[in-house]
Amino acid sequence: MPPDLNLRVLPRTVQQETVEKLRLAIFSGVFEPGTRLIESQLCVQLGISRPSLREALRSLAAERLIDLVPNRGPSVPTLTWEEVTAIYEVRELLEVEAAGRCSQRIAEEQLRALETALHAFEKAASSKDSLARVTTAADFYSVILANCGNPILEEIHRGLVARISLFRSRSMSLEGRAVSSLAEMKEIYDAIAAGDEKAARKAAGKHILEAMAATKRSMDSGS
Amino acid sequence: MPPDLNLRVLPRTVQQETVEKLRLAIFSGVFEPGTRLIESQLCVQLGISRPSLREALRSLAAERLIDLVPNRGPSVPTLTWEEVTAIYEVRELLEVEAAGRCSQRIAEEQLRALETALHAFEKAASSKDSLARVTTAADFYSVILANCGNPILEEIHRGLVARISLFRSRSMSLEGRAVSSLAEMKEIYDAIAAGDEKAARKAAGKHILEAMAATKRSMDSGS
DNA sequence: GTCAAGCAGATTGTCTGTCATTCTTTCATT
DNA sequence: AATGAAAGAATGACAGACAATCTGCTTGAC
Repeated sequence: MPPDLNLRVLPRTVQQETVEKLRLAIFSGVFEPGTRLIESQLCVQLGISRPSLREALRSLAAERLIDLVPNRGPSVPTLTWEEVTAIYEVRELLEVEAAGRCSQRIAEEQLRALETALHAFEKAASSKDSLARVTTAADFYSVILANCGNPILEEIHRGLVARISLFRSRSMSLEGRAVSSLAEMKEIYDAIAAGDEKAARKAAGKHILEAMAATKRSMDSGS
Repeated sequence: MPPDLNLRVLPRTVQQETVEKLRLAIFSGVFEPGTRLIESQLCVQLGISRPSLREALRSLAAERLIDLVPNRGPSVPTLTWEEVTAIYEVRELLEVEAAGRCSQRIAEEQLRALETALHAFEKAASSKDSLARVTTAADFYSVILANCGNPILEEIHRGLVARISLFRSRSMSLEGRAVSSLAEMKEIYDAIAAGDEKAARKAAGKHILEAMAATKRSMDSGS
């Protein structure tokens, strides 16, 4: 089979870039949860027209990254502990499954990528850069989800993680969380590298539970 | 406590109604998969302006109910068997979990609602109305998902079911599928009614696997 | 002084119209 | 028949406008 050159670089539209910019802004906490976003202001800040902005807002609303109430406009959602818990519970379901599947099917090359990601997190864990911690930890899980053999699982997981990204960055800056997180992730890596599905599932489940507990601690103290 | 009358009927906007109309149209197969949707045509058919339509399209695209390729416009996605399988696999994960949780926490009143839904499907199964079969079967699962105690699980499940709704209606019109489906659903109901979590999980898993197999049969013969 | 009514500003929902850019298809050429 | 170019169609993006709705503030009454 000849190499497929039909790669067609997707043209990046204004609305796509706007979605990504706003997504990032929400991730990194530029907007306080509960903040009302005003269309006209965002238009100016982003340098785009109102129709383009509104299209981007519909996308974000469908992803549940913003709330969109008729006649009141968009706002950054305020998650309750119940909602955060619910998200973590589904994440557990997905990540345990993904880790288990991954252990049975990951390719040698991807395993090395996982190891690289783990080392990157190791480095970030010992630093003061809490953004780097979240990023590298997310990368680690990205590799697992990308190799679980189910793109839908990956897609849904990405969406869920996005919705609680703000809380993750807070909990990851807790004293000692990065260190214990590293140990848990190493367990997951070892189990996957060994091809031990049962151990991989167990380790992934444990990791999520710990992350949930850490998030709860940060929510209790933070607000 | 006085009854909460602060229910505020959400004003229905044009774009919301458009999203629902198009969603329904895609569900019921008005557009053949692969069909390109043309903005100007849809505007006329729906009697709305292009900006409103485009906002609705962004929402649907974020829900993965349509494909939206820059400069080529929206089209109804053509799902491959691999994608359908992936969706069914995640559905299995979610439904098994939901059935298990539901068996442990469902209220008496909701259990009766589940029974009612089961009977409704029983009636539909013996009829020739394949739309009613899909609808009542969906209602049955809605009750389970609504009582699993995790709204995120419910939300994600709804999104996944929507994406394969077309295939479900095809498989449900297969000879004999409704009958065996009924037996499987009765098993699930019995397990939940008995509060038997293990049995509920097992029955839910079996039901999904059967549904997936039926869908595969209908895809093989249908295309 | 407190509370309710009403008014003005701000914001969103929606439409019309326009223009550049990018496909898509047709047609002429070789 | 394959190539290439040009015409047509469709989308991406913007500006401007207006009605409906919400919000907050002022005014007025008790």
